[in-house]
Amino acid sequence: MKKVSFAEMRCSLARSLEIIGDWWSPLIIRDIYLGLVRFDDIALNLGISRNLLTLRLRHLVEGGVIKRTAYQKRPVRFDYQLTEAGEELVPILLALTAWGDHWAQPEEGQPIRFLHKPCGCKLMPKITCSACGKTVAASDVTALPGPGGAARAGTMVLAKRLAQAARA
Amino acid sequence: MKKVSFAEMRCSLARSLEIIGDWWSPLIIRDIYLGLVRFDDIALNLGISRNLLTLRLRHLVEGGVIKRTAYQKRPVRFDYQLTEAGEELVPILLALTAWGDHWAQPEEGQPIRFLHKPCGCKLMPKITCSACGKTVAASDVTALPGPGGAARAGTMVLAKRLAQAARA
DNA sequence: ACGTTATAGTTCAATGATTGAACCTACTGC
DNA sequence: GCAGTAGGTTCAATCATTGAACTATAACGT
Repeated sequence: MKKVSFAEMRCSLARSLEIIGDWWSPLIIRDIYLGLVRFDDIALNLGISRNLLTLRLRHLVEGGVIKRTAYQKRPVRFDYQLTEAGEELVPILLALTAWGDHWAQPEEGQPIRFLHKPCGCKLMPKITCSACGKTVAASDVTALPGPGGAARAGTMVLAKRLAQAARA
Repeated sequence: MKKVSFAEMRCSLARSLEIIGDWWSPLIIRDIYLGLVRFDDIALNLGISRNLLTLRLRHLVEGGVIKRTAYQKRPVRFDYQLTEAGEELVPILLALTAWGDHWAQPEEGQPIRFLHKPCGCKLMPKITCSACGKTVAASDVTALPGPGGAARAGTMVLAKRLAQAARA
C-alpha cells in the first residue's frame, strides 16, 4: 500500500487516512454509495487497475468501511455495501466534493448534483458545531494537548508546541 | 506523484483529491493550520522524506491551498500559510478527525483536543445542509446527473446509471 | 578568522506501489 | 459445446517513495 504506515501515529486524522487516505479509496466509497456496488462496474467507472481495486476493496473491508456480501449463489457473486462507519463518511466526502466545486471546478460544470431530500434543495454542506450549531471556521477552533499526545511520529513536534502554547 | 491523474475527471471529488488526495497532504495541511509552518518542523513532526515534502508543498501551493512567503531576508527563509481555500478545508479535516476518533480511536486517547471558541465546548463537527440546517445523513441525499456529466473516466458508468434512475 | 548552528532545501540509489494487459474459474443461456 | 458474464489473479514494466547524505546562505560565539 505504501512504505510508511500511519497506523501507529497517535493521531485520529492519520488513523482515518490509514483507512481511506489513498488515491482511490474516496472515489471507491463514493461509487459504492451511489449504487456502483460491483467489481466490474467500479473498475470500469474509475479506470482503476483491477488488481489494485482488489487490494483497495479488501483494505476498506478490513477497515470496517464497506462489507462484501454474496448477492447470489450459483455462481457465487459478491457486491459491496457501506457499513455504518462508511455511511458516516459520506457527508464528509460530500463536503469535500462541495469544496472541489468551489475551488477546483471543471469548466463543463458539475457532473453530479446532490439533492437534500428533507428540504428538496441543492445540497450545500456546511460543517457546524453540534453544541452551538454555528458554522465552524478554521479560526474558531483552538487545539489543546489531549491525553494521548506524546513523542511519537505524527504529533511529536506538535504535542510539544501545543503544551507550550497551553502554558503561555 | 502518481501514475494516473484525476485532473481530467469530470468529478469535483476527484478534483479535490487531485489537490489534497495523497497520503501526506492532509497531515501537512493540519500541521500548517496548527502552527507548524516551517519546513524542518513539518519534516520532523511527520517523519516524511524531505524531498517528498518539497514536492507536496509545491503541489499544494500550485493547488492554491497554501502559500509560501519569506518571513525574513538575510538569509531568506520561507514559511507556509493556509490560503482562503486552505482554511475552508480545515473544517473538513476536523470532521475526518472526528470520524477517526469515533471509528478508529487509538487506545491511548486522542492526542489533540479541539475547542470551539464561540461556545467553549469540545468540538463535535457535524455536516449540515445550509438550506434547512439539518444534519446530513447519507440516506438523505439523492444524486442526479449534472450538466457536466459525460462519458469520461471517473463518472462514465455512473452518469449513465444516474440518467437511467432519473428517468425511472 | 574559525568553527558551530540554523533553515530550507537538493541529489541519489534502493525499495516498494501502480499500471495495463492477459489469464483463470465457475456458471448460465442458447 | 461455445460465447458470455462476473469477480477476480498473475506478471513484467514503470513510476513514486524512502532514507541518508549533501548544499547554500548567513548569523553567532570566541
